[in-house]
Amino acid sequence: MTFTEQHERRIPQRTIPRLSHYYRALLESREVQLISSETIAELTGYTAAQVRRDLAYFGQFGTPGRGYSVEDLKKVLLQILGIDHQWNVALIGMGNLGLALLRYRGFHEQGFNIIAGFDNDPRKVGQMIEGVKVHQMDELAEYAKRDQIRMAVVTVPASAAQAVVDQLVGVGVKAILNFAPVRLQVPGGVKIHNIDLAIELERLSFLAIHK
Amino acid sequence: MTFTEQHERRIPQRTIPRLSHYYRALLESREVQLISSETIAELTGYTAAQVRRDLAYFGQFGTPGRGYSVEDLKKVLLQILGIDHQWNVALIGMGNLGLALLRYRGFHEQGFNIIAGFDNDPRKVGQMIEGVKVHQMDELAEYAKRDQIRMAVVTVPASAAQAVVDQLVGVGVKAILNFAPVRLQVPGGVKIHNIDLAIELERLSFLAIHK
DNA sequence: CGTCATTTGTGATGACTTTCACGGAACAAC
DNA sequence: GTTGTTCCGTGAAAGTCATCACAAATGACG
Ligand SMILES: NC(=O)c1ccc[n+]([C@@H]2O[C@H](COP(=O)([O-])OP(=O)(O)OC[C@H]3O[C@@H](n4cnc5c(N)ncnc54)[C@H](O)[C@@H]3O)[C@@H](O)[C@H]2O)c1
Ligand SMILES: NC(=O)c1ccc[n+]([C@@H]2O[C@H](COP(=O)([O-])OP(=O)(O)OC[C@H]3O[C@@H](n4cnc5c(N)ncnc54)[C@H](O)[C@@H]3O)[C@@H](O)[C@H]2O)c1
Repeated sequence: MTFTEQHERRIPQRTIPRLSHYYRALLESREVQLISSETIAELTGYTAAQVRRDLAYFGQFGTPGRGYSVEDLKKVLLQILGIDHQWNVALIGMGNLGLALLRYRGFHEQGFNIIAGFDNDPRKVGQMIEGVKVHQMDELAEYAKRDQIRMAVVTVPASAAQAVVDQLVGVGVKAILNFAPVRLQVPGGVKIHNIDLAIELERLSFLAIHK
Repeated sequence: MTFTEQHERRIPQRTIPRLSHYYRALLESREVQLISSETIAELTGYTAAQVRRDLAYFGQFGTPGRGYSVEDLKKVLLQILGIDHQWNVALIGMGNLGLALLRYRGFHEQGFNIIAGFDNDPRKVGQMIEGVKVHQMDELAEYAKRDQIRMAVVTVPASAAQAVVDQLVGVGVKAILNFAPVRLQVPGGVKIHNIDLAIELERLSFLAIHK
């Protein structure tokens, strides 16, 4: 069973992180060969109807009366999420956050292979961290081409983020995860996703006060 | 003008991070005294109607024909978001990510005052980082009480996260930002918000492939 | 083969969220 | 005081998303 790009309907935004959670649940259930939407729901905290609906957006992967094949569904989810092959990722900005991300082992296991760090501070260039070398910014183009880098993580100060993103776009990067608290412009075809930790704290503060 | 808790309607989830963005926009517009929903919309990338609707959930803060007072609206947003007073925050798990968060200056400026770090690794206990001391876990109760800690950030391995959260709940923490990729149980009244960076990368991967 | 228990995929419904569009409030100008 | 302009607050409409509930598919069993 494979997922063939269909895209009849639009996919709700919140479906996508749910798919990631479903995938995690499958990884934890190695014993069984078949799993029901009800079981996936229990493991993830969603509802069975939600699970079935989310999966049905992409095709028919289950067997009525039986459930979903764990092995098949894992493969399908990897394909849908685009992590059935490794992404080569560049990390720009080797400061506090950049170093923490680089030192984290988890990403590689999940298909995200940080293959190079970049920084414009000469003191940081040349370092080896977890087997990854830190380069100066003007080597970006060379590496992007050689290693087919199409995803990048941006952990530079807000004031530098737009310039960095422009450089990334210029060397063909198509997907950017940005941690700088600033709204960035990218041309169509390039996807950017922002994580703003201060805003997440504020969201938590709101929840704690009001609900 | 002040925001007095009304809570007639339910607030859409996505309103809250938008309020944070509106607040940021106001910080950047020091010159003007009045600002229109249209201008806030331009600065933040939302629509004017969305801005007005979001603010109207909490009261009437604008003047027809004029706009919103920047000063007043800033105060109102601070109140709504619960960051008009400092939150004392504990950080549990002084590893890669915990250290990066501790070294970041931005949080303090935005009302989140990380006043103590905690770790169960004796080698990390006793360190001073950015003026914040790292304590052993059994000192948590003492500090939580003395410094009225009601918010915590959890950056321990997934396997330890539930135990840590249980301890935090036990000492009266009401709001938890969790970075461990695991679903955590908390009693009612305690708010937990999860940030799962691997899932954010997967979301980006999906976007880059499909849209 | 027929019956039964199970569980998917989906039309229908309802809930939630955003957008539209306008009445009316506010003020400037004359 | 009247007119004109601006722009908020909100009812109504449109759009999006989650849940309900069931027909149909599957296999176990006798
Ligand atoms: N550290 C955190 O916990 C944290 C939390 C929330 C948000 N952020 C955001 O993440 C970003 C990074 O934070 P940080 O604490 O790691 O900052 P940092 O100052 O420690 O690191 C930034 C790095 O980017 C490099 N840099 C600056 N300009 C550059 C350029 N033009 N090209 C390449 N490299 C450049 C610097 O040399 C430095 O190494 C910031 O935007 C910050 O607002 C960080
Ligand atoms: N570092 C990253 O970039 C990154 C990215 C994504 C997710 N995460 C998640 O964030 C968490 C932390 O990641 P990290 O890379 O900083 O890990 P790390 O191993 O560097 O740090 C974890 C710290 O927690 C401490 N710890 C362990 N058990 C504890 C307990 N019971 N009580 C108190 N302290 C305890 C350890 O001593 C260590 O200092 C993990 O759950 C990880 O999956 C991290």
